[in-house]
Amino acid sequence: MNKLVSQREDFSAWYNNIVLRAGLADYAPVKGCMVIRPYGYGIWENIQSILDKMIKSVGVQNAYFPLFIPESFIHKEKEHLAGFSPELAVVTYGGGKELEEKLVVRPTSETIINAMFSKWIQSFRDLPLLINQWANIVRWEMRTRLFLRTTEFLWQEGHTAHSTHDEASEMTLTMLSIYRDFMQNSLSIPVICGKKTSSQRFAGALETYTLEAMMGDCKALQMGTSHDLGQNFSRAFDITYQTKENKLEYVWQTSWGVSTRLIGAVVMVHGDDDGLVLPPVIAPIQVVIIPIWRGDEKGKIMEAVISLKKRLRDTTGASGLPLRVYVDTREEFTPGFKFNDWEMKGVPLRIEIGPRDIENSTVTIARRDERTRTTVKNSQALDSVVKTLDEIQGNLYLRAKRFMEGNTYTVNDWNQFKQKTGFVLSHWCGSTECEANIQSETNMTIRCIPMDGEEENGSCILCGKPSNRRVVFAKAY
RNA sequence: CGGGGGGUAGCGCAGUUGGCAGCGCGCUUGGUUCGGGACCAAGAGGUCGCCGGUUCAAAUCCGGCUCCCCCGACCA
Repeated sequence: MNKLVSQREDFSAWYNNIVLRAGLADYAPVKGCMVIRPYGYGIWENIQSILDKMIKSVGVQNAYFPLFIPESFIHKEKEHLAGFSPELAVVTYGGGKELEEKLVVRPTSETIINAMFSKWIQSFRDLPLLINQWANIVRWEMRTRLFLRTTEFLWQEGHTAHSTHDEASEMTLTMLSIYRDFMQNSLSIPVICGKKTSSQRFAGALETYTLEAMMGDCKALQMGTSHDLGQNFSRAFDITYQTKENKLEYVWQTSWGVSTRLIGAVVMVHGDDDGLVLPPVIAPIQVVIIPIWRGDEKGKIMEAVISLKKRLRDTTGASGLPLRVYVDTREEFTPGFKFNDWEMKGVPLRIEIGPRDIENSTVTIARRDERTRTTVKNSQALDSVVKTLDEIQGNLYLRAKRFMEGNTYTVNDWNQFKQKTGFVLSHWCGSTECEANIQSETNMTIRCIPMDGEEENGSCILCGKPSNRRVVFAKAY
């Protein structure tokens, strides 16, 4: 096995290398498509199970809607159509015959879900209607990148309908904060929440909220979005309800989603030159045990290994779930090879049990995040593992936060602005024209208008017109 | 769509003035090893991306096609 290309040398080659070598994914025979391999899919399953509970905790129910959408549905909301038509895949043949109406492979499901909502919603008693689906979607992208942008990807999309705009807005923000909680606590990735500018809003939304994170190369990645759709879709799909006063009103709606892109983010935020580094909460394997023996010691050592494995599996981690433990019994590899192999795969903790450990009733525990190794008494192994996993989870977050903050700059001068790499906090007058000019000159886009930013009088970094708030600029994926 | 790189064993690559298809890793079998990427021995594995041309002879020269990757414009 060769070393990885280093992050500093070529970040994008490093990223591809890790995704392939850690066994997260592989290129599929179809251009722009990928296969998510079991190890990568295991991460997604962990993401799903945590997020699914969080989504349900606010009363949202899961359902499943069709992959195919009648083409006419996409045409009903004109902003939506304009936004998505360049990237639609369209089915024109079925069963050997040309279809009477073409079917669009869903790029997102607003239209087909709302067609159903209009059927299901009649009275204020039917509201709020809170639906989520886990699905695959297809967007015909010009350029693709494993996990970050592929033609087909997996995601979760929530769609809700409410009787008032206030309630819908609140839902939008509730989901935003659920996402933030999940990203920070489960993925150990700090995010900046804010509104998108009008030019970057979801096609058909009144307001788009986003969560932006900084990757290891200081570029920004949009981690998820939550949209306040207002009544744009309910008018297009005629979703009305009768109020208590017997009046007919259009519903107010939201939609929100995160995708398998999050896996790419985990790679780019936590990974290093030795491979992947996974936050314990989402790691498919949290602890790998590597037995080490010479000659005839195998029996004794395996006995200790199996017993430790059992004890660990009976232990619950911070998540309240049993620890995910794997014993690497492969005999064709030396321990040294296995150390490197599991480091590539980002397993948070490695436990070595060899003759020395047996002799002293100890186990050796190595942390993936800080590359440190300690020896603890076998009797304390459980406590130590649980505690250390928890520490790793927190440490990864703090490390990422420090990195983000260290590469965030408050800039008031255009010349300085042009030289910065990272997140740049500057004033912006609010015009789409300035936004576009800044992008064409610097390649930086407005990632968001941060929500927790304070009001502050200043002048637009480009045109000098007054502004009362700083926005986040960055180069983005 | 523009620019760049590439397609030769599972992976990474070499292949000179055209002349038997190679190397490293991996894989298989047997043995010795095992606390940071072990070693020895014996093996298996190829339509050199595709089509055509030049030639006694093409991975190599010429023409055409195709697919993939990377960088930019579009986007979760």
